[in-house]
Amino acid sequence: MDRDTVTEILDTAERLVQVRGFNAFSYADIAATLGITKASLHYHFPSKADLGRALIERYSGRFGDALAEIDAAGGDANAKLAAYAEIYADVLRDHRMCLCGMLAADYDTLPDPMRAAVVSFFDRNEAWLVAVLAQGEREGSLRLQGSERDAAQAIVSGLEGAMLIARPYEDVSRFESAATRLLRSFAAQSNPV
Amino acid sequence: MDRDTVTEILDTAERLVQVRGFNAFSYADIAATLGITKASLHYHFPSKADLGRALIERYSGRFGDALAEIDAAGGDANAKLAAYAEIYADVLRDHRMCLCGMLAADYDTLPDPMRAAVVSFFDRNEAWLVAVLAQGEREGSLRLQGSERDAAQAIVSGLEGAMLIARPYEDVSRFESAATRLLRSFAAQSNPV
DNA sequence: GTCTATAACGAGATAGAC
DNA sequence: GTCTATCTCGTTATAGAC
Repeated sequence: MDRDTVTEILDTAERLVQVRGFNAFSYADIAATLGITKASLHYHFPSKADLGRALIERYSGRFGDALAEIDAAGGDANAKLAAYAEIYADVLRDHRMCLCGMLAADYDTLPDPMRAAVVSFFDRNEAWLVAVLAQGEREGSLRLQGSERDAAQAIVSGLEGAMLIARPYEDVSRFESAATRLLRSFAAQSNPV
Repeated sequence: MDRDTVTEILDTAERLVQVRGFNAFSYADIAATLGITKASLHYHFPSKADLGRALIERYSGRFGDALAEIDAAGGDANAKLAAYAEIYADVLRDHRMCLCGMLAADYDTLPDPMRAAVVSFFDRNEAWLVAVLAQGEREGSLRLQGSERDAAQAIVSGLEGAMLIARPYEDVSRFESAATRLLRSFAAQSNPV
């Protein structure tokens, strides 16, 4: 069964944004990749802002699904954090930046609906991490110094930054090393970093 | 005494890249800001790639100067790392992303000379941090678990990521909190984070 | 739902006068 | 060193046939 056109458009546009940024791809790029016309794209997504918003919502939804799967697997907090970092690593292995990390760089040029969706993505990640960090403190597998919220923000920032810098070097191990170090700094044993 | 035109062009373009990204500003934007024509800009910087390269080289040079000043002040490694993070914080307070952090996001779309200059910026930062971390281990003010090189990369990544995420929230304290936590994870006392 | 055709605009860049 | 004028191309977006 064929993937439908909307899915193909979103898949193509998603990759373009993650690799090039929102202001460095065009409807012509998508049309050429899929072998359809720009006019057809505008039928499905009237404006580029519409397309951008759909991209973030789909990405954010899939990210939420991945977090739910981690919870369902039922490991301890350290295992959950490692699985969380692995989501990022998989994106990077495909030579992509996190969609919303890339859009954070483009933030000043984004239409308002896209801005709100980007911030919402980070808020959802932070909320999930706060819960995992709280679990870790309860079970004794993590030991935090500041608030769970501050620690959660540091994790998101650290992983996004590690992706951002690893990409020019085309070196996934650069990301993995920074991610491991970051998460280890929250583990109950094996400090200092 | 007037600043010369080249300086005004670079100052204006630098801000535009740091706020909007390399693909989201134009010669027309600079011309409008300075009250000159696009043709005049092309006299000083024939192509946008020329302008971009000049921006990185000036930025990288000034960054190097700031690092030399930190060394000249002669504090311990913790003080140097705090001063290093403060450079980033000052950029963020002006509502800007690090120039090269922004260009790292744009990396796939950059002309080759700009790519090389961006990587060189990160290499220089990493080299300076490696020296500071080595100093910290010698004087006992820092205690690292992995290599100095890995730790240096984690610091660059962490600070760039914290800037990237803090900007959509327009919240410098978000950066400061992540930066403090990051640097504390290297200090000899006061683990865990 | 996809097409052809085109509008309307902005981009980077150049020629040549002053 | 700055200007006017222009070129060429790519961009988002729309109208209307099929």
